[in-house]
Amino acid sequence: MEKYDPRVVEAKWRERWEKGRVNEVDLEKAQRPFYNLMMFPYPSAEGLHVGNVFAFVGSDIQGRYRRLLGFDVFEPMGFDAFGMHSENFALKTGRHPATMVPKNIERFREEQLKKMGLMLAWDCQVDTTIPEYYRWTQWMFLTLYKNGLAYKAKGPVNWCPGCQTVLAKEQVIDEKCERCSSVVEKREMEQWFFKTTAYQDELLDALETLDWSERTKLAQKQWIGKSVGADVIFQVEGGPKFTVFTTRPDTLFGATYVVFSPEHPLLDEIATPAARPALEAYRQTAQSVSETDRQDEKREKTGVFTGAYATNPVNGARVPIWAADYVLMGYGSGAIMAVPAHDGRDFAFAKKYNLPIVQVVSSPPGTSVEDEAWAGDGRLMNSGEFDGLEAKTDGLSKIVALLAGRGLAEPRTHYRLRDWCVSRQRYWGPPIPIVYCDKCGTVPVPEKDLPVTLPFIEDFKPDGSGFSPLHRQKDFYETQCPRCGGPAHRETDVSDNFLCSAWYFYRYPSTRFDDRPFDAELTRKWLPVDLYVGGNEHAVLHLLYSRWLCRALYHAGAIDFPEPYRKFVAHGIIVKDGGKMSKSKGNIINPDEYVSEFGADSFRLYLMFMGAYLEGGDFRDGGVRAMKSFLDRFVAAVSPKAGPLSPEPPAGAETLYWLHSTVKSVTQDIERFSYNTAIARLMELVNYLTKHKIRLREISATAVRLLAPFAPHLAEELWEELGNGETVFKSSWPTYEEEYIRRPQVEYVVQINGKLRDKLLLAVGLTPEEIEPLVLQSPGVAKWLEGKTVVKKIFVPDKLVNLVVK
RNA sequence: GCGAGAGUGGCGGAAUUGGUAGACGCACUGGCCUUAGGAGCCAGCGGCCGCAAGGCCGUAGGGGUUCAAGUCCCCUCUCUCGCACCA
Repeated sequence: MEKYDPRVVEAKWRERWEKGRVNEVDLEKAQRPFYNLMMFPYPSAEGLHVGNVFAFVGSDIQGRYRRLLGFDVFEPMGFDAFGMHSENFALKTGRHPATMVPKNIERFREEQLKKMGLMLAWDCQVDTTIPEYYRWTQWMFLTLYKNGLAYKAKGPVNWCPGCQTVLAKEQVIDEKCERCSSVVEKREMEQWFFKTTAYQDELLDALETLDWSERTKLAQKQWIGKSVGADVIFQVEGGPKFTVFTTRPDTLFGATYVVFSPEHPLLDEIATPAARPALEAYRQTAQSVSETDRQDEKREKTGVFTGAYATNPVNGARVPIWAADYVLMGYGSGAIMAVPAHDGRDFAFAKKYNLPIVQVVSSPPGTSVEDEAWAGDGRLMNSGEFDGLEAKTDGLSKIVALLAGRGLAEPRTHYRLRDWCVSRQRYWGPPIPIVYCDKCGTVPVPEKDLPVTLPFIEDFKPDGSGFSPLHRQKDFYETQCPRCGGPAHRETDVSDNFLCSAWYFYRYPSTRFDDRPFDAELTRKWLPVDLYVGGNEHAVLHLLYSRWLCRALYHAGAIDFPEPYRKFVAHGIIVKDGGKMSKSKGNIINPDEYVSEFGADSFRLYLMFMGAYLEGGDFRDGGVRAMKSFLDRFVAAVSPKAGPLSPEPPAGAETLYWLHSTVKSVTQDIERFSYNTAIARLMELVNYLTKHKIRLREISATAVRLLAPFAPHLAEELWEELGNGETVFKSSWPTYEEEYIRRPQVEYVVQINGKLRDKLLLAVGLTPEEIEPLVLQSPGVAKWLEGKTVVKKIFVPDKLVNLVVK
């Protein structure tokens, strides 16, 4: 069989697309805008990762499909090139990011991305490291500052000793740095923060309205971590009052002790002299433990009695006050009421230190709160006047109301979300546009003076001083106050790379404007993004930051929509031979090798065929070759060069059925990102055409357009061979007619007692009365009926007959 | 621990509302073609029994609902992901 040469075909169409500007869209004139966004990569020196290609191709298929449907599709690409991923790599390899990054970008674009057959509008490329871009990143910072959403404050922050910078909470994974995996330390430092908590409720509530992958929404919901409950005031016997936060005020009668975090400031005041030495010792160990061994989840609970007692406000009970490190200072009030009968942690602690357990919510029969805490629903008991009430509803609100009336409780909501720490003590990022003046204090750099240019410095290595390397640059550090003209110095921290990526999609349609971050009219026309495809690892990083920034810009009146993405789809992860790819295993897939041997079309096709796009897949060598051979068979079946095509429209019912049902399936499969099954349907069509030697022009024209989103180069070549216009992507998506998909005859499944016994080819639309004699006569059925009586008959129209016999 | 998702041939993976389990592909086996092939074509390919026709079993394990269960319900096990002494 003759084979096509992907090198020739793909080079030809790459050139034509570029020359004919086929991938560009007229941003002003577009009538049916569709903004198809994919998460931009950071241009690593290793080159494009197969995971990137997988993500981009799946997104590109949507873009090309929408284009064939008649949309004006804008599919831009850019490079997220500031930040520690680039900088750390440069440090490791002894290069300078300022020279390394442009080379990497060039290679990504020219050698890799352009060869993948992506429908990218390169006119609108974004590079976050050029002054024309980061000038507006700094503008974002200033806009947030002016709206009271950026502030500098001293507090405990996460310090990565490997990267020598602070990190945001979101960038600490299991106590480790997201980038270098060093164990992160807590440090008291003064840092810049963005007030993400200002919109925590909006960000949470709006999740309900978003057309996003559920798991992504869930991750954000958990991260925001809203807990509704109440603050309850306890009184230390002969001492001060203090507050505990609880989500279960209904269990207040079961609070048999209270626990303070070891860091709680009140401990010094209330601890009895006798208990002090033990308390001090415990605080010392607690501090060291929390630094080193916090990941150990099964760590046994520890604590120490303070010698003091408090009064339970609801019943006046005398309860001991303990200090224990299972209570965190950073959440709620740093103190809790312990209800061992109804909280697992309190239960474990009470058992260990022999503290009383009082059940106040009924548990299911056969369970005992002496064995295990019961956190489920039930009715109140041992709770005085509240006995019998449904605990979590009526009981809860009535107990809170009682205490609130005495000024001892108030409804309260806590969140796990923290403000976004955005300062980085590093070099490779956009300088924070702030100046400190002895006279004027903190002064934002005026907009007209932007950008604050990142100076080229030879030695950009962090020095462990806790300051950015920019701090060592006198000509950068020393400046004049923009307000009074007096001597001043610049902020030397740069901002978190996630600020660069929080707004890049506003920039794409407006890259040609030098005087504004994004053009109001184009933004109105193209945003929010219609479809965003990316990895779920950014559920609480990029996706949360960019949602937050969008809200900030919305409230500042800069844009007129509160959410940046109409639809977000999280693609799956590719593994190799059932396991993760890693350098140590030496099983990293190099996309270039496959593309140069089999062509981008085959590579795209295999990546999409491997598994469900939303779930990822398992990459096996050999798969790409199989796709090439499928494309060869495709060419043989539909190309006029492979043999004459009949110009007649397809007359046979069977052929029409295949044609139309394939169009229907492929269309529906693309809509639901089920690319593997769409490709399978195309294979079936080719198998059918080949087997029956059916060669019709109309079928070829349809099949080529169905293939186009997946294998664009070859589709163009075949479209041209079929004598059509300049590009298949200016044609249209094939349509189907249901009437051809309905077949005149269907294969009935005949079951006896639910077991398959025969299959009968029958005309569609028969009634049960018409079918019954046919079924009873069929030899496959008759033998099962001998000596039996039919007691029940099930008819599923055009599908199945089930006879229940005895 | 809490939450979410998943478990189907030798392998990757398919199966609208419960209605033919294993589509499509890989690997493998046999045959054809070829000087040769990491090429192409034809056929087979869940397990067990059988020459065959056919039969029995089979979607992690156990129970249930139903004429009918991969699909719905309950229990158990395993894996992946997210959060994690968050009160």
